[in-house]
This record gives sequence, structure tokens and C-alpha cells, in this order.
Amino acid sequence: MSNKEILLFDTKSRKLQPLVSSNGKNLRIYSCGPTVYRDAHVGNMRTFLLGDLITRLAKSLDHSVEFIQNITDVGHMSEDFVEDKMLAQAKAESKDPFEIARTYEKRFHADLKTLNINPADSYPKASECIDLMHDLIERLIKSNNAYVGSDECVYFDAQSFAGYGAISGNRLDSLKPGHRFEYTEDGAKRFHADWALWKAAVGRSEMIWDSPWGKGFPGWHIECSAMSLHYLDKFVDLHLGGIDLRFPHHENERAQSNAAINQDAVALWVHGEHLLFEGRKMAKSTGNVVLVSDLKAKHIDPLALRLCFLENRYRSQMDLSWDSLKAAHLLLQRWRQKVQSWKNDKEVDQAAVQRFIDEIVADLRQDLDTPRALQKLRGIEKSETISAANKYQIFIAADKVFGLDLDRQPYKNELPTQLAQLLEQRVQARTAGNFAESDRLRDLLAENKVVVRDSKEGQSWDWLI
RNA sequence: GGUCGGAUGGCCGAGAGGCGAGGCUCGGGACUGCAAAUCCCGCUACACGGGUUCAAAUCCCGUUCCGACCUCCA
Repeated sequence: MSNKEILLFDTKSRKLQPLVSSNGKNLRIYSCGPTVYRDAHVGNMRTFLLGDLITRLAKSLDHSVEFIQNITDVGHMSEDFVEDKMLAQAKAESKDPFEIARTYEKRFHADLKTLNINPADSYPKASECIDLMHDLIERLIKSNNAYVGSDECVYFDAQSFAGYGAISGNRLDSLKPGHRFEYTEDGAKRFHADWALWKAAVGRSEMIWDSPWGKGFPGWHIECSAMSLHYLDKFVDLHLGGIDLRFPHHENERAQSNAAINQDAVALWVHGEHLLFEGRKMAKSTGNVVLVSDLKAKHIDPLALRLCFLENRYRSQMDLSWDSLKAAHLLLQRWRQKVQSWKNDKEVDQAAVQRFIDEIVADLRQDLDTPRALQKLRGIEKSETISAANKYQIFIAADKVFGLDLDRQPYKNELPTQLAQLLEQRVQARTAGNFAESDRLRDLLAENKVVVRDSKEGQSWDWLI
């Protein structure tokens, strides 16, 4: 294995596979993006971090990368479009559905930025790619992979695609109709596992478009096929997404794309595992949804979340908790302090530094083994034989991929004026030797989540988390 | 029912056949007006039953328990 090769676990072959550029120029990467009908929660962020880590690593190894992530701003998430999520949210907020989409899209980008997740090269929107989807559907009808049903919807003929099920391990003959949701067989589909490529508008009046098959809106899976084939020029070296998209979304996307170009459209399928919060899957119905903004409100550095993610392998389920976030926050603060203290030392041994960096990068190239790489960093931090200057160089180099802003002063939310005044009063009380008063103020500040420390240099404070 | 993962000290969590990762909490000490922070010391675990091996948390077989997914979903 060359020292620029990145190995990733491919869901379809169930093996580690090298990430290679099929056109010899750049790595073409596609990631399923958010549906912008609500704020993305930290579980979504874990999946989006996966794309960031891979692209940062690839770029640090001098690969050229083209990274596309879609924005789903068209409501087609449900078979039953009465419950469509985009339209339901628009109704709930009494707004135009596209206004909802733009609002949450903006917040999605803001959250990425907060977590140092570098932006993709482009974010095509489903609503702006309707023509691409039409072209693709027409092509699939011509090749006999799709048909117009008696209800004017266009369906993909699942049985027409021989390799169906290769990603998820599902087989068409074992897929039972109506497994989970009430499903009424109305006879419009020829086979229960066929899925809609284009849905007729019927009673819907918003978010619909003209099409060769009448007014309607795209099916759930077609946008990713259309966009990835178009924007990445008919081949994807790496396709990313959350584990739950493995089936049916990626299975169906694969059938559509491969049928359309009559060959494999994706080399590697890589899936990020789910994030649990305090033992349970993060979901609105469970009531344990955590947003990036919730971290800031608790005075936790949002990058502590990033560090928590890095401490776990991307394809293991991980259980996040306020305790683990707090621990990561404190580690981050400690590292930033140490990095600042190492900065002034100038005794760099470039060869030694490079050896450590190579070891860390080797861990990352091995299916993004971030926990192992972080363990190396902890070892380097504690080492008594590595000079401060070398430690500084190693941490800064590692941070290019980790993205933890290690060369920065510790994170701190701003202090409200009222609390700043209490701090000032405490300094005066202490100067006057009035320890009863200074202790009272310390308790008062603690009630307001501010912890006070005294040292030879004087009083300092931090948010209690 | 099917598929895929897990089970490691008070808690979280990494483990690549052979030196008990690391973090958090807790206890002791130094420091401090008292604290906090920091530093030092302490707390010796791998679900169960077999097997392979000189040597098993790690490999093999079986058992129990837990989780996720199985046509909304990152």
C-alpha cells in the first residue's frame, strides 16, 4: 500500500477497499445531504463530519477532490404525501415551503461552520435539478427499467435490475409488502417493491412541477442518482451517507444509476453509523434531540462534539452524553493551553516530527482510525522525551485533519455585564481581606455557572459546564 | 422472524496473541486565607462455559444478555 492510499470499509463488498480516482485526475465524492425542513441535529452532523474527514485527509495526501452534497428541498419524503415533511413544516410555521427550505439550509451551513466541517464544492438543490431528474426518468423508461403506472406515477421496475439488494443484503423475494407502514396495494405498481420515480400531483398544489407525465413531484431516490451522475460526470468514486440510507435509499439509487448508464456508477459505498444520545437513538419522538445550538447554550465548545466523534470510529454506533461532551470540552481546553505553552520553544527536530505525523496519518488512512490517532496524540502530549517545539509541530499538523482549532485560546462564551461586576466586587473584597464577602460572591457566581479561580496572577474565571 | 454490531474497572471507552491505552469520577498529598485549577500518588477490569496455545480481553465453538436496522430517518 502506497503511503497516499486511503482504505475505507465498503458496505457493498463488506471489505476494506482503497479509495482511488477512476479518472486519474480527482476523487469524485458524493454525500447525501440534509432535508431542510428542520434543524439538523448532532446525529446528522456526525454523518456530515465523515465527508469532511475523508476530504481533509485526501487533500492532505495531495489528492485532488471534487465533493458534492445535495440539499433536499423538495418534499417527497413520504409515500403518503399528505404527511410530507416540507409541506407540514411550512404549514406549521405558516410560511412558503421554499422559504422554510432556505431558512434551514442557511442554518445547516452555519452548523457545519461551527463544527469546522469544510464545505463541499457544491450543494445542488433538488428543486433546481428537476430537469435532470426528468431526463433520467425518460432514459429509464426507454431502457424498460421504468414504466408509467395506472395512477400516472412513474415507477422503477425493481425486477428489471439484476443486482438489486447488493448493498443491503435484502433480496426482492424476501421483501414483504407493507412491512412497517400501512400500505394499500392499489394495483398501480406492477410489483410491491417497485418505487416511484415521479409522483402525480393529485391533490397537491405546492412544490409541484410540469413533467412529460403530468404535474407532480420527484420520488424519494431519483435526485441523488440524477445529481451524482450529472455533477460527477457519470461516476462516483465514493458515495457517503448515514447507515439508515443503506436501504432503501441507496439500494434504489444504485439500481437507478446503474440501469441508466448500464454499468456500475459507484465504486465505494461508505456508511456512517448512528449516534445515540444517552443510550437511545436520537429522534424527535424520543425527545432526546440535541442541536449544535444546545451546546453553545451550555457553554460547551461545539468542537468538543467534534472531538467526541473523533474518539469513536465512524462505523461504530456511539453513545453521546453530556458527560462525554464535558470531558471532551475539558480535554480540548487543556490541549489548547498546552499548545500555547509549547509554541515558544524553537528546538524542532523536523525528521522526528515527520515520523510522528506519518504514524498518525497512517492510522487515519486505515479506515479513519481516529481513536487510535488521538491515542497517539495523548501519548505525545505526555511524553517526556519529545521537545515542546516538536509537540507543537505535531499537534498543529494533526489538527489539519482533526479540525479542532488546537492553536487557539480556549473557548469561552462572553460574560454578561452583571456577572462581570460580581467578579470585580470579588477582587475588591479579596484585596480588602474580606474573605467572607469574597466567598459569598464566589458562591453567587457559581449559582450563575461561573467558576472562579485565584492564583498568583490574580483571579480568573470559567463557565461551569 | 431476518440482518448487522456489541458485552472491558465506580462510570465512559481504546485494544493489532506476550509490557493493565486514555479520560471522567472518587480517595490521599503538594499548593491555597479557604477553594478551584494544576502537579504527584492511589483505585489492577475484560458477560458465561468449553477449546486452541508456552502464552487469550484478543483466535475457535457454544450460551446468555444488550443495541441498531429491516420501505419516515444521518
